[in-house]
Amino acid sequence: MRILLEALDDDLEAAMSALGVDAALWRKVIGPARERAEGDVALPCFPFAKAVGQSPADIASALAERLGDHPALLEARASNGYLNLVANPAWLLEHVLAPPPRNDADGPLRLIEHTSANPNGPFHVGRARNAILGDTLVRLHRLAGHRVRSEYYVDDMGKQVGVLAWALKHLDEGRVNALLAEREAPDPTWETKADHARVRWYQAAQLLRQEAPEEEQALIEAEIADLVHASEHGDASVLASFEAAYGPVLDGMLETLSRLGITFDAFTKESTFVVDGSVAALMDELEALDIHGVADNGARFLDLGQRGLKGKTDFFYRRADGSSLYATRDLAYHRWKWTQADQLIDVLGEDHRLQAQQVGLTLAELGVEAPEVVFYSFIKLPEGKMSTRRGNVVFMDDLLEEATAQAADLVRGLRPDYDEAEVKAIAEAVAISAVRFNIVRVSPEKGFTFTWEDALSLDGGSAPFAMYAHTRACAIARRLEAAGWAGAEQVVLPRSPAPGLVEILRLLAVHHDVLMQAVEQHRPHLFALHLLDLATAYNAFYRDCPVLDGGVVHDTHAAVSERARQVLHDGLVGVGIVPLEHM
RNA sequence: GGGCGUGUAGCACAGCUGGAUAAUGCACCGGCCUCCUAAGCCGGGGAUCGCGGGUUCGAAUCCUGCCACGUCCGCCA
Repeated sequence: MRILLEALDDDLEAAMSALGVDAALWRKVIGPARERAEGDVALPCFPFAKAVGQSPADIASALAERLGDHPALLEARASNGYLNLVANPAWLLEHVLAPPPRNDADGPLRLIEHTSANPNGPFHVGRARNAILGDTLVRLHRLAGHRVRSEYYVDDMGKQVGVLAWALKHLDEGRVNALLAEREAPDPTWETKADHARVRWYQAAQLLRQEAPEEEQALIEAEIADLVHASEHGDASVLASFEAAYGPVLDGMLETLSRLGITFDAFTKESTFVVDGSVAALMDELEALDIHGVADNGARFLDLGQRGLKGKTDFFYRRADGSSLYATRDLAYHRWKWTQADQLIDVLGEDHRLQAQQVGLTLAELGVEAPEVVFYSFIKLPEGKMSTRRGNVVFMDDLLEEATAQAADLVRGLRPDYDEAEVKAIAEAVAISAVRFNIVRVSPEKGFTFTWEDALSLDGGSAPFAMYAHTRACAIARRLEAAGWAGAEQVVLPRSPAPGLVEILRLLAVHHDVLMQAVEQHRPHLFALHLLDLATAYNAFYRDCPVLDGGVVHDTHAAVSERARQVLHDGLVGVGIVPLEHM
């Protein structure tokens, strides 16, 4: 509880220095009480017992006595060698009702790159984790008042797009259907969505590359290789044909993301850095490094083993024919990103860990700071890893359809008086909120197995629980408005405040701390889980503290409810939940 | 074989920059709608924190060995 620690800082400093305890030491160990029943802030006194020459219990008692009458504290108590500080709810009430200042308009610009999926097919749930995680990070930074730019790095060259472009040029629908005859039939729901339609061309081409007669295979490979080669040398007409191939696919993918509330501020094409010559310039610089090496065939690499990389240490950045590799372009991209922003954050799948390390080390070699990277583990299916190529996938579009249908059934059962349009609107909001929340609530590095049941879960610890608490606050807000309430004239804590009131005050007091921690450590799940706690606390407040009693407005309760409503609203938006006003 | 990540109740998950009785949800058992939306609230049972050693006043947390799972180890993207 930052605000409490700040209020107590002078007194603590005086008390600790009187004991002869170094400021750095006590500041390091003081923090939120692990045992919430013991208080808001705890100071374990064990670390300095020896230096002070007293038992931890004695130190704690001495401190408790000294701090006991501070206005911000309800109680300072020594217990088991800890000094436990309980915030005074009346003091909290004063500090929690005003929103904290958010004035970072001149602060550093943070560029968050996320998603950046190859535009060759629809999102499956595994790929979407990147987008959901990245977008939540963007939203939380905005909530914290930071300047943010979200960016999608478009892989518009190289083999994958090359294969797609080749397929669209050389195959027709009949051929594609014949090739994919053994596969599951395409879902007519998505017939007109280009990401679903064109991925079949891509799949058909991949099949041909593996199973066509040898001569045909060789021909296809040669044609694709020509395309790829041309794209890697910045050939404008080939790049234009690539764009014509992947553009509609990307649009389809973005349509899916937009349904999830995910949008981008900028799209940067990989080919940009080939065309403008920065990749070539970069390769020249790399060649001048003393860890630079040349393979037998003339390809170039850096020996990153000399910079502490373990395992495979050769990092290739240039082919024998002089063309660049994906990682090389990524280096140029990152260098450019530093000209755009003051902080770089990348969201990457765990399969990119080595690559990210190589890029980081190489950037350091060039005197450029490495980006901060948030890694996430893959979402598997019970049958194994998701793969578009093998047809072992759950498409995000399908998940959203199913989630919406199930949510609609739930709403119809719970609210028989709502009309169908209302049901649909609520179901859509609940569905996308739940799908997002079920992914952001777990720490990114935790791998998990997709199950329909979990992904569609609408109970206890999921989005609707938090949405519902907000809905209750909105219902009260409507009643307050109807009663003509125009803000509290006098806010005072009742003589013996209900547990629910104290609890919501504590949560509100800690809200900003959690947000900052989530943002600074790139761990959105901390904030997501905190939001559930906040909702729980609001429910307790709702239970204990009538805001309108027989038409009479309780000023203090009304003020707290309204503040909680705002915080819940902003928090829900921050994790990508749609803050419905009624549901 | 090597690098990195993960392993916590039946299931899922938090805590991991060392601190008190390991938090929460689902599932299970019991209770609450003359009262601001019961998608809610209250109560109950359930954990050798993967296994073994070590460091420490104190270890789920740090170190070390082992085991299981994931991931990477293209001059692919």
